[in-house]
Amino acid sequence: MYEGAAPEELPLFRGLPASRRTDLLRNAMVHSVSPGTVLFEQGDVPNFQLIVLTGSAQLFGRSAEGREVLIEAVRAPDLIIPAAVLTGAPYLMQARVPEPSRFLLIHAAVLRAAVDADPLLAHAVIGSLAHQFRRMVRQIKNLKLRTATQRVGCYLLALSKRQGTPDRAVLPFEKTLIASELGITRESFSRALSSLAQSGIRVDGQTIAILDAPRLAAECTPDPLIDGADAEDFAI
Amino acid sequence: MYEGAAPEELPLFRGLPASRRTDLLRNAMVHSVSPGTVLFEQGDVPNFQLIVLTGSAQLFGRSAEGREVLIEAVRAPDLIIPAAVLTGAPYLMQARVPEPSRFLLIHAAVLRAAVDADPLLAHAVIGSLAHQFRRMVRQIKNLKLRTATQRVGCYLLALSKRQGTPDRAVLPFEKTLIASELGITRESFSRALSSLAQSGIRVDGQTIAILDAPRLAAECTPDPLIDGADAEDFAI
DNA sequence: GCGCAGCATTGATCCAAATCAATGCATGGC
DNA sequence: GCCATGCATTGATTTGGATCAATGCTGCGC
Repeated sequence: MYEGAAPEELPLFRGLPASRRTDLLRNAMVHSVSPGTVLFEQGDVPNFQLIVLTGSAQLFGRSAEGREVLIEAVRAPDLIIPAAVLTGAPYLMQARVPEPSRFLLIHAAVLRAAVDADPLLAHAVIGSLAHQFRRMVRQIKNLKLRTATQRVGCYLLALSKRQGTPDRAVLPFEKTLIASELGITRESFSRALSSLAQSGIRVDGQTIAILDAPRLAAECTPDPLIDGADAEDFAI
Repeated sequence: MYEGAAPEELPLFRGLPASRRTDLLRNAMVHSVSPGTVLFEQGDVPNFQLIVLTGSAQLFGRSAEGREVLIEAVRAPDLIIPAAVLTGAPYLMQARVPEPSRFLLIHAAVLRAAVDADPLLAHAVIGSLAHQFRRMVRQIKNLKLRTATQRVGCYLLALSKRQGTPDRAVLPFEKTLIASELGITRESFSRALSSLAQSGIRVDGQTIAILDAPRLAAECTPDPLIDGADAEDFAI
């Protein structure tokens, strides 16, 4: 598990010759950011590759009509949308900061040059991109193949597994946000939680007790090819 | 526009030293495949990187209950899910071939080694991965932010633009498949097309006439950050 | 303490889309 | 020619989830 907040210790830089690492860091900055900050807007052309050192960022998609949904959360120590930065294409999402966080900023051009010059760095970037691609595919399968209640149930099961507590799950942010991540309204999320009480869960604020995981699983048919978090054996 | 079917001319190999290219191709194979063939199942561990030389492949997601939806189509000259091949993680989708097609097969291990050794190849792979990631993000925004009818209308507009015929769009495959790509049933797709007649479209088999593009656009509010196909200025 | 703001729940209603069911319309095999 | 098969359309009905509206709860500022 990654715990460090020092830029030098980023998995991205693992195995890099020290000279290249200092090279990259010489032109980089660390930004400490308070909750509520918008890192960039959708449509912006990336100037920097942002990398989460501590805390997290949330990526939102907005429609022309102004509706806004959470697409995903990026946690330390990952890159924030390298797909946009490396191609120079405009961001498809807005990034906001939900908690006090620190980011490493590397000039986009500098990173591109370094990736082109250094196979190890390229390898790490490929790992991050691939991982993020797979998360999007999982989310699409989740949206297209399951009902709202199934999504909620599987979300809880995945959460409890990720948190190492088989008998409960602690919601990582407001229910309204989780609802939009799951592609439903907050009201429907609330009702889904109520109806899953029949399947052995109990809601207490942000904590959901899972009294009978097998029964819950029977109701929502979790699937490792949708809910699984890839084993992170590929260097990021 | 890419037209070639010869492996040596793949954009993936552009700029590569001839020695490296022949190196990769020495261990590669070309498969000619007939419609209906399943290239791999979801859950399989990738052995080869498949690359579309001519024709296309369709990627399907399946639920535990057996429901199946089209996630996306991959057309020449792109890589088929490099995210799985390069990480060695199991495929999240099944790949099927809808038309006579030819594929280049490169051993996964060989490709990984080559990518680690060759910055230009790595650059091309990064471009493909980034592009595919962005397509998935667009699809998620499409699913979460729009109604079924809006998705259908924007799909038609994007199609007509891509085909260079502002006054019509020709559906690239069966309506049932397109419906599942758009996350709706075939019945709903049919009804959406009917109701869009009010917005100036006419359906004739696989061809949809667009009599009044501005009016159609007004109904579905297309958005380049959802419907746009990235400019392909980044080498694939 | 009080009152306010923001999030969450609950209820009532509406609506979009799914489902169920029947029919139409091609295409291909024999 | 005819019938089977698969895709598409259309209609009737149901339903999952959205929307609208009211209320509750909690923490916070003053």
